[in-house]
Amino acid sequence: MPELPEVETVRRGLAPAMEGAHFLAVEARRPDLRFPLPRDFAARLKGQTVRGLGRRAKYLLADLSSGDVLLMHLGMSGSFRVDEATPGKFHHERSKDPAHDHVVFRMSSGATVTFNDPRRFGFMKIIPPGRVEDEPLLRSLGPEPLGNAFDAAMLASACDGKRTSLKAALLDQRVVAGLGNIYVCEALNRARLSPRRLASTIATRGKPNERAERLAAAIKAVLQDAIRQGGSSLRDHRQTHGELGYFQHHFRVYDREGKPCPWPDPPGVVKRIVQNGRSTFFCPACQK
DNA sequence: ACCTCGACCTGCAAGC
DNA sequence: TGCTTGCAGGTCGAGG
Repeated sequence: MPELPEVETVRRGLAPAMEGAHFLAVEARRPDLRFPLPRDFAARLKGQTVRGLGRRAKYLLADLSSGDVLLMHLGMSGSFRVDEATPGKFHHERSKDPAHDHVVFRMSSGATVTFNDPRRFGFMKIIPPGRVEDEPLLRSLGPEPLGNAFDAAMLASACDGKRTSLKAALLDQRVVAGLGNIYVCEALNRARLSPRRLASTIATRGKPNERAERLAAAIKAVLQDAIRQGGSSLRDHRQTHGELGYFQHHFRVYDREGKPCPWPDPPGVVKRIVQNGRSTFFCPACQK
């Protein structure tokens, strides 16, 4: 469950279990994630206190007492589960999918935090003190779409001169950081812009036009709505305490091929096309 | 420098 | 029922 709203939901679920607590034990059951975990991964974390848990785009960053930063990414199929110890007894919940529980943190808060990732596109990495700014995975990220700095002007300047589709541009994390396939499709429908439109056409002579205004507003709105709903749960994915997200019930186009577009003006039907090897859902009738 | 595509890995649903 | 195929929320790096 891994676009910005899902990662933010995970962050909010993990924060009470991890912030202010230290690692009592760390188990790296399967080190061969997208990047292999270092052999001393557990030793470097054990005993450290989590000062804060932040998010940048789709990355989680745990600030540790040593100054290290634990960088985590959910990839395509990653999820975290928090099991709280019941006061008094040492309760241990049985995992539903132990085969893909790759990393387990036992925290001094009493919580057990388990990272599960069937496809292993996710990863964890420890960044040494003071090196976050140099981290290659973070350095080329574009603006946070919910930050104050992100607006139509910034979006337009990032797309200015781009010879690719609007869809591909919005998936490019250097343009805006945190969108994925679902929220790009949803934002474009809200803004009534075609995913096939040339990205550069949201700028006119280098300045944001009315399309850029609509798109920037749509991006913010869809992400805020999704976070409020606890993100989207496709299949049987869960949030950190086993709850489902609810935003999948609010999809306007994503995975709704053949269903009516919610915009009534020119009535339309959602179509699925493939762009850059990935599904795009949109309404050809109203998204221009 | 920009852009597209394959590769990474596993599970599930649909089709034959 | 069982096998095959296609598809999935991401992103890095090779090659054009």
